[in-house]
Amino acid sequence: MDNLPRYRVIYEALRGDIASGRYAPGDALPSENELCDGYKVTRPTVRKALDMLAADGFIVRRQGRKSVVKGTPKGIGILSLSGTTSALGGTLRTPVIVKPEMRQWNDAFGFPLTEAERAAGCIYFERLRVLDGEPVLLDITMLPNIGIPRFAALNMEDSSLFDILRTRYQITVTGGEQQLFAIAADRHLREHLHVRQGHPVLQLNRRIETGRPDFCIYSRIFCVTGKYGLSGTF
Amino acid sequence: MDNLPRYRVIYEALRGDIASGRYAPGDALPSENELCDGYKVTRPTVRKALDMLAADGFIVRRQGRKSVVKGTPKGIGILSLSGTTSALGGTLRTPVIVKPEMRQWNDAFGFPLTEAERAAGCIYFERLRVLDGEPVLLDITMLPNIGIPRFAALNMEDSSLFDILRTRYQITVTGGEQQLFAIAADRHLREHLHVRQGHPVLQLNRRIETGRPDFCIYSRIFCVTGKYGLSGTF
DNA sequence: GGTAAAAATTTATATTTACAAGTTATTTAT
DNA sequence: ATAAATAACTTGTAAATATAAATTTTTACC
Repeated sequence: MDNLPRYRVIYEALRGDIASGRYAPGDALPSENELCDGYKVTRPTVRKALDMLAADGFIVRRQGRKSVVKGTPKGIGILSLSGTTSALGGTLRTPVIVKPEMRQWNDAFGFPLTEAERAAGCIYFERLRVLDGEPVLLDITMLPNIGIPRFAALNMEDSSLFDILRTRYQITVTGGEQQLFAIAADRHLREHLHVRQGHPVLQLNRRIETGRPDFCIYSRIFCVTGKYGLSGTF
Repeated sequence: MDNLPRYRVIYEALRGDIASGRYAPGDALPSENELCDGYKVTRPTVRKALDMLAADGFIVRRQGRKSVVKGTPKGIGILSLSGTTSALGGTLRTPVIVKPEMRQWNDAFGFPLTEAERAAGCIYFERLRVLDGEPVLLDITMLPNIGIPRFAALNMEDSSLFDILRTRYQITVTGGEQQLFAIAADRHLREHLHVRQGHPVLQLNRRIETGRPDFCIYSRIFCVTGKYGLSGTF
């Protein structure tokens, strides 16, 4: 667990410091040389960690200045790579409708599966996001049952799937593919999302690639975008 | 124009080779050492270029193997960072509804403007995307009038805005922020996109950050996602 | 011919060093 | 006191080098 590359250790540490508020939006991070001293590494190593933070949208870099922590955008943070359940005003609950369970792969939202993924079987679960008492988002997730022991036993209520995968299993998102649709709500969606029939609903299908070969996350999201848009950084 | 960093030169060259088909999807790129020899640079420089290509989703890297060119996904490539007008089956026309013109900033789709951007004034244009004779996408773009001489005179019919900015003005996309909505078509959209009133339409607002300070691209897209979803890589 | 071990190749990580270029703080001259 | 010049600091680029880890190719053996 501790044989992580040094730049990953630094990345996680700084990311944690930003998430915890130790470095607030607008704050400057220590200079690269100060970070080098602190973590006992050289500049290229520190810079790699900062590259990742910048790619994830946590910091802004500009030559001559120190790196500055970015403010997170308003909205329902789903589209961003880093998978931050970004801050919005009200209270957010995430009830689990279908608990994580083993299944046969049926269809991965139209995305092709590799042989290894199909052989491994599928872990399936559904969650709802309720914002200030109003259901805004229905989330169906499928992922292959490879190298994630005891995953099904984990509590998915509060924590982000991506945080769990990254910190517990060293699985990081490297990229992916997504398709967006604006559809009219059918009976099933009406039931969960409390909208009239025919109401415009956003549908997002995603195949999310990870650093681990043959390990993709397949996700379908339905979202009501009345008050808040589905937002994110990229 | 040619004082580009070496890794950017290599990135552009390889990207061009992929775009032109010299390296087809599934093909392996030359090894890092071979690229070093070819471009007379050292491995960190070549690796930086490959890092960028991988981040843009053009190649897949795996330790021990050579980098392999990815296949570009089907659909209307709009969401992706790299901004490729990716291949789809039919014919795609991009008629310009409102030619690039100078304007005062009114509202940047809800995104806040910096003082420098507001002072510079706004270049505004609207384009339609017509796929096999059917209008599927209405595209409103606004960008600050700073350091892009003769931009308004350029032909936006065929080429991608991002390709123009990158190759002509060395403006690269570094990230951004986006909000998605599913809305019901109003009269204005009905007119351009040929849909019934109330038909679900996708709305995408984006603030696209570039490597140049105080230069963001503001874009609003309306899309009919009946046949094709709005798709992209990330 | 097939298999397993060994070698070669290739990417990943990390250090060290150097200089360039942009920003900020300080000093100096007016 | 203000403004310009200078210095100090910070990030960007790039080389040279070394070792580790994963993959592919070759070799040796049966």
